Amino acid sequence: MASASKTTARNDTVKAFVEAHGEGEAPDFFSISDLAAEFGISHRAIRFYESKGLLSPKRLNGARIYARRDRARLHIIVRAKSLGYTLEETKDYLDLYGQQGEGRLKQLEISAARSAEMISELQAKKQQIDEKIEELRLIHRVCRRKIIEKKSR
Amino acid sequence: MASASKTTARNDTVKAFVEAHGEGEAPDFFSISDLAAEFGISHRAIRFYESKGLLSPKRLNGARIYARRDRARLHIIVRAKSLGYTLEETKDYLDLYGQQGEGRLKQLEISAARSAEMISELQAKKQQIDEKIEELRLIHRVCRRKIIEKKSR
DNA sequence: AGCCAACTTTACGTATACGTCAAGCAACGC
DNA sequence: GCGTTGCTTGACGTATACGTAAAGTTGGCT
Repeated sequence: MASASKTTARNDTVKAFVEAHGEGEAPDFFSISDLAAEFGISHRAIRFYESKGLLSPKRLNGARIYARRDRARLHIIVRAKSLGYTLEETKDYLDLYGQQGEGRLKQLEISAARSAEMISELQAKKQQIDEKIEELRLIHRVCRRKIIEKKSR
Repeated sequence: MASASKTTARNDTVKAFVEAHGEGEAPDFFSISDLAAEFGISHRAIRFYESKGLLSPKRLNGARIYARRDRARLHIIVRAKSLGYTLEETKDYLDLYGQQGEGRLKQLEISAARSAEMISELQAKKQQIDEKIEELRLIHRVCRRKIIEKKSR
């Protein structure tokens, strides 16, 4: 999947734009469809992230043009989501992304703290799940016993 | 917590009603506040369950009067919720509750099947949580390493 | 009589992450 | 010049389980 998806109308304008910049095999720009396909998410989702301030791609005739940095941000969003971070948390994190020195260090510290927090949250969740499984096993056993009783009568 | 909560207005009518039926120590009827207090849930929640068809208490001057059976149903709802059942699932279950023979057997079979299902769902969830924890641990280690690097420079 | 507490109903709000139209423009091939 | 494709925005819908506010009724207490 490169910077231009299939041969299409508006995209060809984008394509021309893309090919004007760096001809190499590593594309510098991407369309919304490129990224949607690459990360297996919908166009709607990507626009939604933008509406929430997590992305802010350039425009060309109104159409969104995603630079490498935008793609990297989206990558972070997708991975963070799969780990259970909310968009709000991810936004806070991204707001520090790309900054130097202070910001970068701060970002790392936030990330370290948050990940530690989430780990213990997840462990607590596991604990609860174990308890629920135990209860459900009991229920299951009781049901099966009663079913057998009923049927034998 | 008995069939009458504190001494209150409308409730006293209820109280009279209650005391007219069975004077024993095990109350036959309950107010919405009784049940809310007993199960640690809000009045709103109880009315919500009713609006969804999980409960259908008698009325007295418009006020809800919960019989033992209603209380038992609510108890089931509360426990089912804590185990992760949806209200919809619980409703389906309750729709068979109180029936005899066929219904009762069917209810047991549904319950057995559903609990087995939920157990394996929960086990899968645990699996996923473990994976997430692993990823987060990796992130955590990387962050801490980078923080140390940054600070030492 | 008047107050207060508890009960009632209706209806809109909350949180999260989008899905699903609807309507419209831009650029291309033909 | 027309259709098709892909892009755009905006608004409303979805799922879940209630919270909250508003406005009204009932009935006991003083």
